[in-house]
Amino acid sequence: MPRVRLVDVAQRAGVSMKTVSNVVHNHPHVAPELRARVQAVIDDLGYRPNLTARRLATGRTGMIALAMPEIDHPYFAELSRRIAEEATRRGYRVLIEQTLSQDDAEHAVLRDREEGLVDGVIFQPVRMGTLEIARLDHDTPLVLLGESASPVTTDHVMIDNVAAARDAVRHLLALGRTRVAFAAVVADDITGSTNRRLVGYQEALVEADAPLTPDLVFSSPDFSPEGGAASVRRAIDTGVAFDALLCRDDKFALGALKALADAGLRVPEDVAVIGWDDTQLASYTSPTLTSVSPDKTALAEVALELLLERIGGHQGPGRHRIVPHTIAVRQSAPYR
Amino acid sequence: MPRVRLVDVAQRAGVSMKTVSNVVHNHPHVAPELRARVQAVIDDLGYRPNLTARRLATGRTGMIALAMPEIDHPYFAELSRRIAEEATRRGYRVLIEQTLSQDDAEHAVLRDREEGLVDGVIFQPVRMGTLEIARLDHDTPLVLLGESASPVTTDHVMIDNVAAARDAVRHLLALGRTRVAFAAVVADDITGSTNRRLVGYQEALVEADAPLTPDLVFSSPDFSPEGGAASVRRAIDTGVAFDALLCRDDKFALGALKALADAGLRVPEDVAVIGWDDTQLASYTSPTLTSVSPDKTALAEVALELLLERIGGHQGPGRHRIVPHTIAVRQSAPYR
DNA sequence: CTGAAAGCGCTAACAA
DNA sequence: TTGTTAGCGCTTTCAG
Repeated sequence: MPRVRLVDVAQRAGVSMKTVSNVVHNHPHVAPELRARVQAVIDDLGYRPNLTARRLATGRTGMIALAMPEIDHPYFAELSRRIAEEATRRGYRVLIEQTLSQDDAEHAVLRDREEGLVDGVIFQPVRMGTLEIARLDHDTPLVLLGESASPVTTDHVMIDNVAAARDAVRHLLALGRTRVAFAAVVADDITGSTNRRLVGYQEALVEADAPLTPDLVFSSPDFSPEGGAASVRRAIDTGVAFDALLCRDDKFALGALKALADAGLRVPEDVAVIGWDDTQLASYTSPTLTSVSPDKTALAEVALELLLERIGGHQGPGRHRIVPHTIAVRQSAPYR
Repeated sequence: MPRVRLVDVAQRAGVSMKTVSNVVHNHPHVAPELRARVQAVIDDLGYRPNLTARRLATGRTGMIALAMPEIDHPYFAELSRRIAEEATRRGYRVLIEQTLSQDDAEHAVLRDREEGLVDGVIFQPVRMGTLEIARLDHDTPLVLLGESASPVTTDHVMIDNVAAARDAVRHLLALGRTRVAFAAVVADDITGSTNRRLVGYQEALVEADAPLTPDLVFSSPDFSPEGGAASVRRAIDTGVAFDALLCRDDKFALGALKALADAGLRVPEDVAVIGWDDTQLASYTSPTLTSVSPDKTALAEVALELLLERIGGHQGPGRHRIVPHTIAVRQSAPYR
């Protein structure tokens, strides 16, 4: 806590609080020489405005909450970094909330803003449905991230998962592959993203007249690399033939690479593999991993832009923004 | 911003603000029936205390700042997660500050607390020396993380890097390896941790009478996996003989695994490899990576404990806490 | 262009 | 056990 207050500076400088405030805020209408004197006192005393008091007076906190399922998940960590950078650039601080995909934590996120803690919230929901969010979200600046179905009343930014999956499968087919598998669907996956990706996967196969059979869609008990590996191993063991593999995310792809290597299958010669999220992991594997790459920087920029517009008073129905994606081509599924 | 205030509730319930406050805070001395009535009004009106106002009144913010070089670096991300969890458990929120190892950002970190933004700071410095920090740190709750040399006036928590490196090398020697290399020293590394690890590495070699020659210590231009890979590749190309490799961190180890594989060397048969930090990466590689494992949970717990003691008024000289480390043994350097 | 004073919403010391 | 009231430090009309 700072010892020295605005009033102390005013007293010492022999001026009013307002004048000091004007100097602090670089307001124009202060005589240059007065300004210099006040500034000198500020420096001398080491005065720092108390932000909490300022907030109470202004009603603006200058903070946004960033609510992510897990901050150490590579994708969320990378996205969080971009958001933190963008927020800093725009003069906001970031309060981090880790929901761990828990219901109560997700509800708490939306409560924060009602408590005047933050000016707005960027939220990647997992458990809460869009209806539920819409019901709780009254007039609060809130931007949703991720693949949940489209809430009408809330701003939302994401990539086109269907198109991205389609692009990935097309890339595999262009490599001359014919039997493209998908790893994997997860039992209690309530995020919706897997489904969207599966739709794109199917569309691309249908459009190319490629085989689309249930045994090509693997399933995993959880989202771990081990789960992904197990799903691939099972497919191999049961004699499912496939020469290409689209993974739901990079973690599954890691597991898949391992399972394929263990089975003596070469990547990409025997099986071409594409991951999803284009996390740092993708550059670290061997072979390096081709991955669907959401434009994380754009995601961050657009999310902040929408949020700041809301904070600035923008009213209106929820806006949907689709940001670009690319296929980051690496060794596991090279150009042909 | 909440529309409904404490005074509104009081008015509506026909009681004083103090009574409402008592109910909100679960203070004991309120007639049960009165409490119920007030609670009903609170629920009815949807009253949420304004935290900013509370802060101004109490002087406590209930927030701590966590200042990390990069929030998407696997080690920092995993450590941040633990700290965030521990903070939540203790009723604190976490304000994230990403310094990107920049001077000005690191200075800003220490300024925050002077502005009454947070009650304390947990800080992993990179650029700022301990002297500089000590000079700026007056009576502020501050806990340092990481390997910087020991500041006398500031609390500090870390693992024993020298001992950990020694343990890792001993593990390699116990495997029957004789020529243990180190990857890698980085040109402008100002963190000090590499040096500590190098000291332990040397100590263990000396104590075992194993060869300790300059060509066994590789060097890399930067901290990337590519840098690590390049350093290993160069060693192989120049005919340096080694059958074990201690890496400065998991990222270097990833690069090393790749370089070794490219050179046709098998891990661990030809070269046993140990990483550092025991990040998620270590479980995802193939072969899986043995890694020096700082007890991140302990790091987080101790850091918060020290910080909260300071926040609670603890005075006194800087305390140093060493938390445990282990060697997380996996395939790249198994048990013998 | 500068000063005085009324809040922002809550807490806590002091009364009752 | 409950009510009154004076701040917390800053911003911001509104006078001067």
